[in-house]
Amino acid sequence: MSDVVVSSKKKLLIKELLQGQEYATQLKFLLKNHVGLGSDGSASVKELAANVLRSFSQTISVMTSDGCNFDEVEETGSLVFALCNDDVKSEDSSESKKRLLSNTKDRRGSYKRRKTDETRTIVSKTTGDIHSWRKYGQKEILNSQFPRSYFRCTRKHDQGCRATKQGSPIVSSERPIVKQEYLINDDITTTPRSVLADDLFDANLWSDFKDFELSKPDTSVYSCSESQNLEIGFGVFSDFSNDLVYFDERHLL
DNA sequence: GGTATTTGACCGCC
DNA sequence: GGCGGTCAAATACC
Repeated sequence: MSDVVVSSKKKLLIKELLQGQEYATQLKFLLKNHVGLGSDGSASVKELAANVLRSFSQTISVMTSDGCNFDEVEETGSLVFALCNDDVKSEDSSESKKRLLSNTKDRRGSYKRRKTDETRTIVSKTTGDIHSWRKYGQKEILNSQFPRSYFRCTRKHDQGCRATKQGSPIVSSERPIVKQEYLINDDITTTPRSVLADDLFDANLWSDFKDFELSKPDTSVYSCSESQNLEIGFGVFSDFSNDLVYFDERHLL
């Protein structure tokens, strides 16, 4: 595929996604304020929801028009193409399973790492806190759709950083609804408080966590005990069950 | 060569 | 014994 075509497709995809994001934001605002009649000239809930659906349908249509070209993934590194890249990963994963089935010996380390650094960017880039994270394990969790990844501070040994965190490195378009924060001091334990993710997203403290959190749909748990005298833990949960909004196209069109 | 990732093995808890 | 968390060997990447 030529660079020109790839570039125009990419622009179209980004445009559609940005538009969809904008519609979703407006829709969220309308839902939050129970406004939806559009009498003031603004788009109605129905219209916005239909626009959101149209944007994503358009995006999917472009993406599937001639399949996912893996070369595009490496060139762009965009989220949309990263979704295609996950297909590559799953292929690798199935390949790994095949290898495992064909050889019962210890096959640790026998893998093909993805050429792009999508995964590395997500899991080990230095975060807003002072830590950079290194993945040390991944596990299929029972009754969970996604595997859980385990991360720890890269300076675990040389600087005594014992921080760890968990999460599933699966791309999700949704954002977490509720976070719970735990603060544990020597003899002071605060009650977990629930806050809207939006409130936290503005804080620098959570800026990088947001990037990580957006990347997986189920559960993340951060824990940190770097100091002998102070122990701080973060428990973070993405739970859509309390705030699910269903869209049924039949009711919108 | 150093560092990061993958993944089967191992271990502790319930 | 099952499950989740961690270890560590093998390998990829820079």
